Amino acid sequence: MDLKAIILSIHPLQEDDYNQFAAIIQPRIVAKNTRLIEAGKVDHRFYFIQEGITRVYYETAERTINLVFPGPGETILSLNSYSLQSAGYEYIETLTECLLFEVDAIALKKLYQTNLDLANWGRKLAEIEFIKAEKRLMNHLFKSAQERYTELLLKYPALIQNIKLGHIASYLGVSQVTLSRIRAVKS
Amino acid sequence: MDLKAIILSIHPLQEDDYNQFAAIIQPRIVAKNTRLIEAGKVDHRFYFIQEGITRVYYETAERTINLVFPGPGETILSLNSYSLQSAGYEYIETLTECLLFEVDAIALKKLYQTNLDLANWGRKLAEIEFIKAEKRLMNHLFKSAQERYTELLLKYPALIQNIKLGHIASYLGVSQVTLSRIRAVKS
DNA sequence: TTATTTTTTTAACATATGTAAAAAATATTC
DNA sequence: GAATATTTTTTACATATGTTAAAAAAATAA
Repeated sequence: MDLKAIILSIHPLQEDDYNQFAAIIQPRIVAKNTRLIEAGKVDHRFYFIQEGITRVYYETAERTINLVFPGPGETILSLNSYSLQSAGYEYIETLTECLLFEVDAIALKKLYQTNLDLANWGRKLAEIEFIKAEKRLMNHLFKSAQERYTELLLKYPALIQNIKLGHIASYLGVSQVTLSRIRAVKS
Repeated sequence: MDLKAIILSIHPLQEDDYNQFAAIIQPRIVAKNTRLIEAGKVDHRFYFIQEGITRVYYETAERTINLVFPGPGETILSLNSYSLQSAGYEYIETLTECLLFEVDAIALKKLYQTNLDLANWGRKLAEIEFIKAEKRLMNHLFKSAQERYTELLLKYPALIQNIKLGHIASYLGVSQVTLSRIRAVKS
């Protein structure tokens, strides 16, 4: 999935509009375990993932919680930074080496002010991300850790090879001990 | 908080743009316990609340979960309906008599296609709602039922007078028995 | 006021999950 | 390949929360 396909999958754009957009985007190769977004800081960039797996997580004094593991074709952005230019809540880091497209959010916002199609693209992006957030919330509310584990394996069979079980336990919202118990039953 | 204040609080608009928007909005008085949005259905309306309290909830075979209790100044919309024109997940109903402003989402989408300021308003709306959804999720992930109960009382002291404890327990994600135990300790 | 219904609290018990610590398995380094 | 470090599983125990049912309290109706 190349840059154009990712962008147009969110909302169709005219050739000219796409080119304006592409002009403020840079490809980047990022090593494993690199932090892309830092909680408590304002960041003027966001990313599209071409290749690789990342994790979005929150951190408190007591514990850290993995929220989601975005992969190819998905968008990485801290909405607080992006929309409000205020400090974000989440950390985002790579779990594998990643090929990313880095978007200059400030330049994009300028485009929103003059370009109708891009303004609607931006609207669509926020709506899609909202729907994803809603789905995540519903997953948490309705599904047991067991179900969510099974679904995770189905969606990212590679994930379990690459990352520590503690990460997955944190995503499921249970202790690692409980995750081990879940896995013991399954086999 | 009148209609104009609510709309402009999301994103500033020129007088002319605001008037175009206001033309597709109708005030409505809605009785207590009226269902506004139905899960599984596509709805082409959404609402701003001038007065009153509502609840947004999900329902499964096993149980129902209250997600949030929007009140004055807040927006009621099912993102799936609004953005994707697909069936929504949530039910929304009034808990008290409400004064609402009903927006014709189809007409609004047409405006988005031609009016740059409104397109940016729509972008801002989605971004704000996203941030709210993220906060709700974080509340669920980080805070205990106890804390969330205390905060709820602080934010909506009236709520507890008006609605059944079962609703609040469902919002907190605990059984009503547990909520009773929480309340017993507090006093 | 009394009676009836609804809502909330309490009690008793079962169970799932967390914590802490040790054992086992796996991966890494020299 | 042996030694070390890391990760995962298992065990033992404590505790919080759910379920079911009964009691108490509050609200509504007669």
